[in-house]
Amino acid sequence: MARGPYPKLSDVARAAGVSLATASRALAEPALVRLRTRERVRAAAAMLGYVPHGAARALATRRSRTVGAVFPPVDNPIFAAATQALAHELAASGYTLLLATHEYDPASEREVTRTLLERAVDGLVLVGLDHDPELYRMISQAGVPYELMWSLDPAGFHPCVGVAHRIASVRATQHLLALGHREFAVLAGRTAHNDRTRERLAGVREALAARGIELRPERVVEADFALPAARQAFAALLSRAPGFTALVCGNDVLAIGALAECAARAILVPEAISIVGFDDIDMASGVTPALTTVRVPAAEMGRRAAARMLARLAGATVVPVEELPATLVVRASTGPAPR
Amino acid sequence: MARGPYPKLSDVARAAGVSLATASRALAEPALVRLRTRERVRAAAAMLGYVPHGAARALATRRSRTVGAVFPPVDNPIFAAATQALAHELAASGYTLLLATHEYDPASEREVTRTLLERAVDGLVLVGLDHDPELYRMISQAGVPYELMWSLDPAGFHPCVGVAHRIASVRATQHLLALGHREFAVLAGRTAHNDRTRERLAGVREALAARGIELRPERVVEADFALPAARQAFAALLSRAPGFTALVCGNDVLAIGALAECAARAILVPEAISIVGFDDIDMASGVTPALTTVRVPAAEMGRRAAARMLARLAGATVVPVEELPATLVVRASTGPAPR
DNA sequence: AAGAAAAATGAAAACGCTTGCATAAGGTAT
DNA sequence: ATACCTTATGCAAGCGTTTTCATTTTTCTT
Repeated sequence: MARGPYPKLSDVARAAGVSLATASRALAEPALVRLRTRERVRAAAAMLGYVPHGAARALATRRSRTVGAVFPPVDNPIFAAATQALAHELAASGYTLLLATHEYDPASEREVTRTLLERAVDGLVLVGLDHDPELYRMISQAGVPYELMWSLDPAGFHPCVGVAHRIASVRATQHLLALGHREFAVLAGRTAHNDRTRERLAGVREALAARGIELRPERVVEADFALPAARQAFAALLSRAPGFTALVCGNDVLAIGALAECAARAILVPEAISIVGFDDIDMASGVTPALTTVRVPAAEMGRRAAARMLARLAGATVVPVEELPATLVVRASTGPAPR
Repeated sequence: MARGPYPKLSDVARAAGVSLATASRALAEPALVRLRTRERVRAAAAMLGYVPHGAARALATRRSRTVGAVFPPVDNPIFAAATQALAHELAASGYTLLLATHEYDPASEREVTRTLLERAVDGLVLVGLDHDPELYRMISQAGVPYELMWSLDPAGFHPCVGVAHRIASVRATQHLLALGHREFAVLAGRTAHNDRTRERLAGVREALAARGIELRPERVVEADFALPAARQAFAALLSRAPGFTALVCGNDVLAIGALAECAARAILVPEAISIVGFDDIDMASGVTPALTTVRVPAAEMGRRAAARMLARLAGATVVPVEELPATLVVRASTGPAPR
């Protein structure tokens, strides 16, 4: 067929007997070309198996039809759900997701973000508020629109869609208080570079303080996001400062870890200890006892972030801060405090 | 600063007092330019906050430093793990992941793959063997190298890294046979367009057949990949053809769903029914009873696929078919058959 | 210190597409 | 038919890099 390995638009044009410009328009802006010509071009393109070259198009139009996302590890189910929704929603509008991940580490987050910017993404989606100032600088200098997921910017400066972690955490704690619990422990996620975990922890403190209850420092422990780490951290809590009847966890994986450790030690949940998680991942309802938790609509957040980004790329304006509900889901892992 | 909104290489060159060509080389091929000049260019680039334009580079070099991945929904933990590993590994070599997902649907898989090809990915990673012939045609016509994950091509035609699902499934079934089970049921994943689920199911049949045991059709049910669907399907199995003592599940999520349903119905596992899963997702060890399952090294597969792709992009050749071990992990959800 | 070889630089041509502007072709009203 | 609009098409100039090739500068030999 064509000399070169892959047909380009000029090959299509030649085959259809039209100019390059017309071929381009026939495919991209069909309304501008007469039906007959359009069909000829289409036929030629189909025959040659023409695939437009995105880079060339991006260069000419200055749009890559690509959105970048910078996520913490996406093997975390909540981020997986958001990623899935994001990719799916973007694809529906002809956009593709460029995915970059980092291990909660500002330096590598900066690095991968820079790479994304070099890939000429049309927009950028980030998780949370906590980012290196240098990262924000890079983004704004590149003039790329961005959206923050998960958190809500109290200043209303960053466009974002998220939930009110602190308030939700307060409510979860109040649920336990209402059940009569007075001795609390917290199995928190890592709070470094993570405003969500900090806010959740702060919420517990706030709710307890409002009732004049102190959260003893040795009753708070941070753990990595993984089952074994969670079990271990919970075990540490148990041996270091036993006697608590309520455990608030920074997320469901930590909570399920605690649950597993309880099962291993024959500690009854919720009879001896009540446990609440955060996120409401799929598994939260699958474990025994089913987990009381705060439902964070991760997939919906992904969809909304995509929709907001697409709207903005289309020139629309969106409300700067979009709050999604985070509701307490009471299941079987919480019960009245033992006396 | 610069007139135009964003500095380009020519701005950097001007600021550094060198030609465009030299500026390009100073940044991309430092060895080719004298130290002094190189530093001047670097300084100019830093000062202007220059960010190379990937599309332009891709156009000129005919490489986008981008790898596409076409995945079933990545909120499935096993795909999430693979995606994470893939993205991470690619990033380490300066490549970025373009992620596209589909809902086990050949048409949309074709569609998103085409989009990926239009984005000029340097390579493509797919899951499984079952793909529309048209899809294979598109890829080969585009001349893009690809890797298949999860499955092993028996013909050795497609480059792939995966596990032997059927054999692993045979082993899992033999484990149950060895425990004295004779009445089997299977809670399978959807087998349409999915060679993995088919192979796993075939493995059960094969192992049973070898012992002269028949798997009654009403003891086999397919379910979508989700907890509620799994519970429902298991419930159907229970009411339609009760009396089985061993349940083989197409994956861990289905198994955990069955476990949850058992808990709800006070069916003892493994005393009344033994259950085995497949995949060994994180949660498999977190549920009670901990799940006996077949460990599929999803993250490792992601890493290997990335490594293989990178190697090939660098001009190396790799073995066409790379098998990863899938080992049976015996935990607490399987036990001797009741008499 | 001269000449040759090596190293560093620059000019300009791609890369494959879009798009503003000018022109040609149809179509309508007179 | 003529003049006048539309509507379709084509020409050619970008878009921001890389890279070949020729040229200049530096370094090395003797």
